[in-house]
Amino acid sequence: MSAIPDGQAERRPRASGAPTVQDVAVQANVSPMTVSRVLSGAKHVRPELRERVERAVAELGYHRNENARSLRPGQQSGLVGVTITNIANPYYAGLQRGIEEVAARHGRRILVGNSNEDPVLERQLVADFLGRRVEGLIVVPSGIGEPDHLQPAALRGVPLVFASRAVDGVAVDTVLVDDVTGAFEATSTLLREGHRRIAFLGNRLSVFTGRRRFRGFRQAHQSARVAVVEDLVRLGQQDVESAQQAMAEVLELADPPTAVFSANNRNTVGAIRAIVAAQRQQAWTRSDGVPPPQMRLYGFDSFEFADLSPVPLSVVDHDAVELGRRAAEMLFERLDGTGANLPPRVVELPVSLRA
Amino acid sequence: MSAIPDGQAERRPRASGAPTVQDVAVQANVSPMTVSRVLSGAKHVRPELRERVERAVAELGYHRNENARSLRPGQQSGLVGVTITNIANPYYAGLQRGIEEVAARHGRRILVGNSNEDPVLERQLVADFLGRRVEGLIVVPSGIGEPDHLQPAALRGVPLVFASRAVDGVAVDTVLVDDVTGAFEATSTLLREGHRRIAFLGNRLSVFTGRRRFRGFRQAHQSARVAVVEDLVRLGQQDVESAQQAMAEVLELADPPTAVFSANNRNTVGAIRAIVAAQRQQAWTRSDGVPPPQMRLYGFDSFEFADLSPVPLSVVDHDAVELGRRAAEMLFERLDGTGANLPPRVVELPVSLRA
DNA sequence: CTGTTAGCGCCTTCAG
DNA sequence: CTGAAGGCGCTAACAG
Repeated sequence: MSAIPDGQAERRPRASGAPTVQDVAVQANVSPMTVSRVLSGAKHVRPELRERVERAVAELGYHRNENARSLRPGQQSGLVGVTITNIANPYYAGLQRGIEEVAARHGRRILVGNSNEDPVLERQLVADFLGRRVEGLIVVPSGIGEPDHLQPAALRGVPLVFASRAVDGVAVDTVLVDDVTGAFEATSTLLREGHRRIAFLGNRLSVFTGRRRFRGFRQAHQSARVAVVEDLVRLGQQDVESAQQAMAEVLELADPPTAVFSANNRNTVGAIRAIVAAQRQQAWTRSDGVPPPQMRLYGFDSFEFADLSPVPLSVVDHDAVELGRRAAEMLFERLDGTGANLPPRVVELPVSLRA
Repeated sequence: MSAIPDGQAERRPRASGAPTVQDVAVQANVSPMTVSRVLSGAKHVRPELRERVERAVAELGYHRNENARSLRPGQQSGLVGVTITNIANPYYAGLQRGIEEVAARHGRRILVGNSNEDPVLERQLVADFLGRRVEGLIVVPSGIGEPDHLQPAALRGVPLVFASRAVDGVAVDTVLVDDVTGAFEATSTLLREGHRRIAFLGNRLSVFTGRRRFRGFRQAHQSARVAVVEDLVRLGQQDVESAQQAMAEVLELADPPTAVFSANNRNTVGAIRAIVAAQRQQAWTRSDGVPPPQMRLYGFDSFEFADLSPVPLSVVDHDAVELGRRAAEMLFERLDGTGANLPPRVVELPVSLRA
């Protein structure tokens, strides 16, 4: 069969270096099948053989090749794909934490990618994840561009859950924060306090949450029969710098607002910075001892320093970790649970108002 | 060969549902090999066939099975495993962002797990990642327990990079912050300002960074020939709550500190909370108009609100995203670059002091 | 209780 | 330029 004089089965080193069931089998002097059975925790293996296998595994430092394993029919990859717009945003870090926690509990690992709000990147990430045969996907959708890569048809049966944002025209499981109610209640509070010129700082309306929070803001005005002051509406700030800039502009208007509703933590932080800067400016300019009127600020999203803000701040609080957990739980209900064929569900997590 | 009357090759649906090269080949009326060649971007394929294949891929929604692909000799998984102690900590979120950015640039995806500072979980994560044939590992080591699972021998040639923390006795590539210098300079500044009773708030000494930052604190005292006030040293706070508690205790001492050095952002936040609470308490208790002495606070790690802290705060700043990038770059130098056989390198990233 | 056979999806090697 | 054969590591199904 072979020109090698040695009649024994020759164990030549493989390229990859990692030992295989074969290697373990040789070392333990059993068949590969027995190794496989031991690794799978099968009951019907003679204790002695089991022990020989376990010893060989330890000696060789063997790790079962999960990729090869997932190739067998009926086997799963044990992988869940997660697409986040920006993991450096503490809110999404919490989201990932919740997802990972539940995934680990279900014996799965997560593949994570940042989409940077870029639909092209998002599409690539999803395609790659599908190529790695993830069992499910959790996506914070960027919300721009055609979402055909997220349609169930394109996913060929791989369950998808949207977290934090939904996509119009894509009917899949979704976990949201109750944006509209949160924005409505916060704005209503400001109106009830007598504010009539309330600034709005938020995302582009192409961002799902931005749209919904703006809707709550509007609805509160309608309910109170107060007109939204359009000059005080600033949309499109995605980061702290632009939010600070927008707030600074609003403060410089001839007729500035008496209160601000900011639709996310980026805008809240920017608003705080702008207000502090303006106060310092005023303190420097005027020395008549008259304190400048304090700006009333209400923000969507909480953050660690909300209660220590130098500007009095109320927030619409909600729990990112819990949102992540819920998204993952919905996914695993379809994967492991009985609910594989339920129609798509949308869950809205409650918010809590913190004065 | 088969009892099926239909002489054509029968394309029965496979269990997994996902189409294979076979399916694409049938659809495009070519051999699987041609499909493979097209997908690999091979030059020598007749344009017509190429187009037929591409059409079939689109029609079927085909995604190449990367797990099967990685089985072939010489193929890599395209995966990097990342173990973080707690992704909900904004610092580590930044770290992950940096890692992911570089990994994506190198065409790799990241598998991420939280170890929760638990060496058992960390070990499981690493074992699982090895089973998935990650090409490399980036680990923020928990630093407790025997690190034999991180020894190069146990990793069988899979490169490992430590990020933010090292492990004694494990010689691998490491990216650190210059903890000792940062703590030394910060403490020296406080001493230069005349403070002689400086509190220290930090991690357990089993945490690598905690140990190093404490060393810097001590060395600064030695250099200034000032004794460390041992009563003011509080080690072991891993979260904001315990840090706040520790700071509160220190403030209640008969002879409280005039300054505080906190060794990480959790402890800084806790210290701020305790100081604010104490000030409120004092304002409420005493009404003699004498302002309570302001506490001087210097913290390791920056955070978003550092410059808006209600307590005057200086920080030792450093860049988590950049640390993540550097760790990933070191890894890919071994993977893709020429430096596969370099001896282990340790990089210390500089800190910057922000008054 | 244990071993043999075969094939998951892919691509390198070799023929045509 | 294209196709056929074989094997990567693993484990169901089927002997023994």
